[in-house]
Amino acid sequence: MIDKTSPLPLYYQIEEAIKQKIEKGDWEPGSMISSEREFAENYEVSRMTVRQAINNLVNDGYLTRSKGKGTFVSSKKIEQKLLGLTSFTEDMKSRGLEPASKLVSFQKIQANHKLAKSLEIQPSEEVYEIKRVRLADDVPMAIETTFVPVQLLDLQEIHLKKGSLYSHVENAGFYIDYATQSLEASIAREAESEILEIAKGAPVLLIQRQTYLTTGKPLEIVHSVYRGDRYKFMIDMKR
Amino acid sequence: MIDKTSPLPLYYQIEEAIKQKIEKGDWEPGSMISSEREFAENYEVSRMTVRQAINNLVNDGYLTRSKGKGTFVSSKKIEQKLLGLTSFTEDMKSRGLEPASKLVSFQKIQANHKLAKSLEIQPSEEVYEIKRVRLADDVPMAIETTFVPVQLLDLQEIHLKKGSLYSHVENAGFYIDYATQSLEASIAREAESEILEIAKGAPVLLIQRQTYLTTGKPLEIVHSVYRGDRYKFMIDMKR
DNA sequence: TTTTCTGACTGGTATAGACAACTAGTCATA
DNA sequence: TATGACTAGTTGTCTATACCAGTCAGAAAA
Repeated sequence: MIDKTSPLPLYYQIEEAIKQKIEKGDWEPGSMISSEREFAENYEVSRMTVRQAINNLVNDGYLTRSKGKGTFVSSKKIEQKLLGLTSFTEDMKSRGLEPASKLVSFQKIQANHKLAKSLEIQPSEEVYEIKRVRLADDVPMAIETTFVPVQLLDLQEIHLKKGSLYSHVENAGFYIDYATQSLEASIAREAESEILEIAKGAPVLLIQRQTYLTTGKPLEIVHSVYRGDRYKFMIDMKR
Repeated sequence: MIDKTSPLPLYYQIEEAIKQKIEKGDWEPGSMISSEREFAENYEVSRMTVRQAINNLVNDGYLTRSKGKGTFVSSKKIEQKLLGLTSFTEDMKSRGLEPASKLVSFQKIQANHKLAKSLEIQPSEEVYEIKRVRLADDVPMAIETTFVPVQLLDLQEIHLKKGSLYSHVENAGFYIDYATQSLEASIAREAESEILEIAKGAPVLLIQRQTYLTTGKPLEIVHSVYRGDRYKFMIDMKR
């Protein structure tokens, strides 16, 4: 329970107790937890102390509050960190290079299990798979594969050859909320080395980006393979 | 000032007022703001209401508190991983790994031309060169080399073995303003492959970071070599 | 002169209570 | 059957107060 003689603050003990319940899965996502007054009574502390505990958990994304209704277990921890989201085109322009793009293939495919899970759709649902080679000053710079759920937008090939997916999406009334990106070093496989005009086994930078709409649904997954000898990924961080 | 008849909560009005002062630059990074009790008196609200305002700003990274000292305008969204500029330690912890660090060497060297230019010092000036191996769960994860101008801080070895450079710098009255970071894929050279316990020619991720102080002067250059098979660089971006 | 202590500051924790704003159900009435 | 008033419950805001725990400078003691 709770130890009033402990040097640990009461709100912290309560916070940890609740967090544990959530992480152990005792409380289902979406379910309502006890009201602040109930907690206060059970733990024999004031309501403000309970609020401090819950506040921290809300800030950490474990709980969400709803005035007049209650406090609920969040469905998943959401990240809310900020940064600029640049496209390949903008990226290259800012380096003084002339960006270009060559469409390799464009097709509807059936999502496999992993892809479906990432895009939060059913495995049976269809997704567009768009493969492109990205060029800078006519030199192949990256291979980019984009996956977008068909249900989300009825894309037509023409839209994707020219113009950005993002502006197209915004015209359709959807808005990008945030994205997560991961980078890792790897080595070029044969197919990739051919397209990128580098040696097999040469270093490449794998970048995977997942973009979310304000609706909370994933918009796209982009998997890119950049050649390591010519491409540097730059981040500027201002306060 | 503050409108007690406004439908907007008092704490929110105070929050915005403080935030504006910071964003307009009226209050310098690192400077102390009024104490909670002073705010309470000036705005004629209770201290708890002021605390609620300040709490939010602390959460958003605008302010930092220090018990017994005061509340300060922060300059370092950086350390709060707002911008993907987390320290190795935080980075690993957030992945559920146990971070450790092994000091390889610590010495004063004379800056070569390139280094001097990057750090904006004279080529004759001395810099600390700190080499470390970074471990996660006892597995070598990266080799990290840090360069700091000697003139900037009179560091002692003991300070760098434990504790972060950043907190040490801030204690000395310097504040981090922004940073630039670049990432690229490469392949392990012999010396690196040995330390990282990977094959020569295996993919590695080179990360170079340059940190600037509010004075405009560079604080440090950090050059890291991460093993590509175990390390993914993660970024979260909003908008 | 040097060391120790004290007191006045700071933020941190916690209480008890009040009222507002909102939600959802109940119940009487048109 | 609908509609609106009421009610009990929720979180949101705010107050006034109290004491704790660091920090730091200056007074007092060595």
